[in-house]
Amino acid sequence: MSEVRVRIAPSPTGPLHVGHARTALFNWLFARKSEGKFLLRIEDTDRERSKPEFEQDIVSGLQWLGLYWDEPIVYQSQRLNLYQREAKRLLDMGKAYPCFCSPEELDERRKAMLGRGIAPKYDRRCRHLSQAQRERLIRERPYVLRFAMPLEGEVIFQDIVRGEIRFANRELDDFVLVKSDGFPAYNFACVVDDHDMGITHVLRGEDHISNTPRQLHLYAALGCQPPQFAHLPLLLGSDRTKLSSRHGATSLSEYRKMGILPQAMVNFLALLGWYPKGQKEVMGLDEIIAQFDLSDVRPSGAIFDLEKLLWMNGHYLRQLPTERLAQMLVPYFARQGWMHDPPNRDERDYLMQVTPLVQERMRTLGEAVDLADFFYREPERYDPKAVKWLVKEGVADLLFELSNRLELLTDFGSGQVEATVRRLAAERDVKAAEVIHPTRAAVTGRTEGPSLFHLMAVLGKERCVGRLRKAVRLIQGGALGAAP
RNA sequence: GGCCCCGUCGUCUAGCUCGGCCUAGGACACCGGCCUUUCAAGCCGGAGAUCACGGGUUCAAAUCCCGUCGGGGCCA
Repeated sequence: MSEVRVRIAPSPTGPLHVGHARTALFNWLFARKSEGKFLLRIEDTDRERSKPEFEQDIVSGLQWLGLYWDEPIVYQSQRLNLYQREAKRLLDMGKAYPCFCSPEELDERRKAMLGRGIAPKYDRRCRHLSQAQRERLIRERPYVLRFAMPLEGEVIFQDIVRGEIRFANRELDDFVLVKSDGFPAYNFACVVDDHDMGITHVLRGEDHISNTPRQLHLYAALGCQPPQFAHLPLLLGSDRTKLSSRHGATSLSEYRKMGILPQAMVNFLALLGWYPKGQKEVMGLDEIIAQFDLSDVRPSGAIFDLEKLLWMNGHYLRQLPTERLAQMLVPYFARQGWMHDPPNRDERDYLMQVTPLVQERMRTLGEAVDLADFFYREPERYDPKAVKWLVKEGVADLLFELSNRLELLTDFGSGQVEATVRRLAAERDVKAAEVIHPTRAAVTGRTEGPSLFHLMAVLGKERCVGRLRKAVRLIQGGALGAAP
């Protein structure tokens, strides 16, 4: 048994789609598991739509996920000679033929067939041209090269995830091998390359099933051994149709930008169509490799459930050492103008105090911006729920007194702050919560968030006292509205 | 329209190959409790799938066979 070689072959006509990322992951896992090679081929034969920035997005996306390829990237645009040579071979063997029908003619005939209720397929008229006719037309008209599909029989193959799949040859038409501009069409380039690259297993999306019989015929015509196929279930949107931009973010880089961790993305993606033997779902790449088995992949489509991704991301976020998390937060906070990137010493120290207080609550790095907002900006307004606490009877007086006592503190640690708050509550004979809630409202503008005493200790005496007094002024000035 | 694929809780899925251990297991989401100054997190508990439907085969079917329906993909 020769070495396993797999590949992914994205076209740089758009950013890396999460579906492709999932396909890449399964290919990579399969390669690692079988100690084979994982290769990357860029299918950039569409000159109009291929863009260097998309190629960059694909490359950096794979790197971000940790899915490194084992040999230099193969570019289709640099192998035109190879396709030409193989096309000529097929032509010489009579397994391909030039077709002179123009797109307009084809379109007209297609419509006519549709009108008569027939499946629109190429009518093969150029297949029956004589050698003399061909030689004449070749000089006069542009042409494409078509595959001379066998008219009878069927193609059968064993799909690793689906079992036997068969197609009747009569359903297949004489598809285009080489376009009129001399560039190879998808199926042709794909087969030539896969063979040339020594690909042993093709793991790709289910949407390629119908390409497989055509490709199988090509392998046969070219006289080479086809690889084994495994068609992975499609990634679906919430309406069970193929995941597309209608469903929200589809490109990997969008998830990266919102602050999804690569380990969470990889773990989540691995669970779409595959499941570990045990019941442990949270696992790192190494563990996934150890457990991965292609024959365990399920054939049915899987909905991309953002909620579960967010949960998993939150899980990984909470496991990060404070230092690492803080580092990752820098670009997000810097964008808000809260610090420099890289931060100076003070900004760094402060960030290290803020980070653990938001870590428990965030599901993405991006969410930290909202969660940490009051650490960096004085609240400009208060949540409606916070206002309710502030406008309660006697709260202004309570908060003013608290501000005075806090001001006298020399040590503004969370323990001192807590003692001060609780003592005031006890003296006034109210429950601690009656002081705590309005204080939180005044200091953060919200009703929920990290432990109040810790958060105040991080903010420091000056800011806390200032915010308390500002709230007192607003309450007394009636700016917050009357008590309900 | 033709061909192909798929069909277990709302979602991801275990179980299906080798029928009985399945009164169908886990995870996310949901609901409740504990903890607690709040929200999260964490822990505990709950609800949620007559295994798409209908027929067979069998002592016994989610699991095997046939059919139907539904959804999706590809080709344009």
